[in-house]
Amino acid sequence: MANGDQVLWEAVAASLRDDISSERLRPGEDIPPELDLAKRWATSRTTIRRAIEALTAEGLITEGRGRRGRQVRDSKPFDFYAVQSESRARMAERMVLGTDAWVTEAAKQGRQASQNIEVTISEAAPDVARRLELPANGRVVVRRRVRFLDGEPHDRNNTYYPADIAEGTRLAQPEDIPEGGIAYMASLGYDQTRFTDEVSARNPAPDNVRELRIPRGVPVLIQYRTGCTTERPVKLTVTTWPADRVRLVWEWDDTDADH
Amino acid sequence: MANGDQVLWEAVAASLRDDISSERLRPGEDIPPELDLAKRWATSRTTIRRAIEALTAEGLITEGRGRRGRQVRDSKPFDFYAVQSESRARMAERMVLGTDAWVTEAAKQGRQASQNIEVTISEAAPDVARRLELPANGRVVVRRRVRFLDGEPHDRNNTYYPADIAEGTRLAQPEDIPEGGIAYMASLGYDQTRFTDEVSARNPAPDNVRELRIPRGVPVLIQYRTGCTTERPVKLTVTTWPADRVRLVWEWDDTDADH
DNA sequence: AAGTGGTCTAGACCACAAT
DNA sequence: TTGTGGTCTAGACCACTTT
Repeated sequence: MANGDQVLWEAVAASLRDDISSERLRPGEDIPPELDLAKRWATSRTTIRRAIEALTAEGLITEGRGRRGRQVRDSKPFDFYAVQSESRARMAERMVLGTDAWVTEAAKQGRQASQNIEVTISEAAPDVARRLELPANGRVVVRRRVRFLDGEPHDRNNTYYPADIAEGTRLAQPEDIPEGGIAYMASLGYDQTRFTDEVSARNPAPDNVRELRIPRGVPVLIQYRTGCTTERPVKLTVTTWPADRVRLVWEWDDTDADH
Repeated sequence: MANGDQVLWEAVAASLRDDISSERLRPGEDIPPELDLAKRWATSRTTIRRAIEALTAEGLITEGRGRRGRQVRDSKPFDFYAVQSESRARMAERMVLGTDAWVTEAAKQGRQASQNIEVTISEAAPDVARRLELPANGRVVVRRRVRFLDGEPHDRNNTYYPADIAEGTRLAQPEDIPEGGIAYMASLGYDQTRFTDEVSARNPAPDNVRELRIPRGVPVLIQYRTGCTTERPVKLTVTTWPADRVRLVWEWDDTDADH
């Protein structure tokens, strides 16, 4: 298994990785203590830790504090499908139900959802200004939410509206918009018909780690969704999900239209 | 900036992170040598390295070998848009041009593309079998590609076809399919009209690191695209991109149809 | 040749969680 | 109380890249 030109910590990591993938170490089972591994490999604890940190970064094993130690991470299948394709049928459904879009989707998957909303007015950061086609230092209404599933933090969801559109409307109030932002904006005369999703990933900054309780080695998925009328972009939603608790899903039919 | 309860390496990391975000250290600029930082913080090189590794994992700074040292990573805007929505107009365009879909899209963005194709027939892994709705151990034709942009590895792209569909066709031959897989399959009588994209992210396994030359701290984006006729799933494409060289983009109009 | 980061050692002390 | 991982030290040698 170990190549000749592999450094020691890589060889240790490869060996443990092999134990895990072959299920000699099963999900939930304890990783041997660092000092045991150091003895077995006739090396220092530092080298063992280097290997273990690599496996943690790959998401294969948990962090371990106190006497509990580390375990093979239970690679539960992703537990939430964030369906991204927004259809008029879905929107209509929500308007009847009168609940927030996020809560509706969670309920459909048998999960209990909640969220904190905080509304501010501020200058648009460069990435926001560019997507909303605002001048530098243009003002935006920001709805900042941390969303929870079954009491656990799940994602951060910030929505930005150009101030000239949102100021003085319910978008600038820190209350839920039961019919959904899209329907409400349509009632204000801004009918979003064109959407762009941009998705990227990176390892999280410490702020994200704290706020969303992200384990070491778990990257975040970031989505920028821009909603446009036929005239201009009117809404930008930036969502940050820890990658261990979500899978993003888009579905579409190509039978009748170009996309 | 530094909290009282922050451990030392976190304080060092926070300080450097602040230097970078405030552009006291600009993209491309050198990070001070580890021994300089150790002296400045009156700590050991090991602690400095711990901080620097954290920033590397966040994708903020490069790895550095030899006398060159480390630099602030040039966070050039992502250099490739993976246009995900396949329109009939685009397909038609490709059939005229007679080039592979990947090569066409890259050329449009001013990049030079190439790829290696390797075709095998094998048993479907569980994740493949589930999405293609095949029985366990069902057989699939696999087209495995590593795709390159301007000579650099860009992504891995594996396409799986149920063997009963693909065996004996050009899909099982290791040649390009200039008109694109979708058009060719349509000519075989499999008209894909429904698509599902699932996107997730994780930190890469060592295989990915080697094959795609992924720098430390860069996660991978993984897309499962399932193509279905009105009857059944007929194609699964699994693409793995290092997250530092791609942004996935979906665009759609909601004027005329449900998606 | 010189200076950088990459690997590694053999210790130390502490915080935490299970027993 | 005990064993675990988390942090940290003060060195060492090597590989690599630029000068």
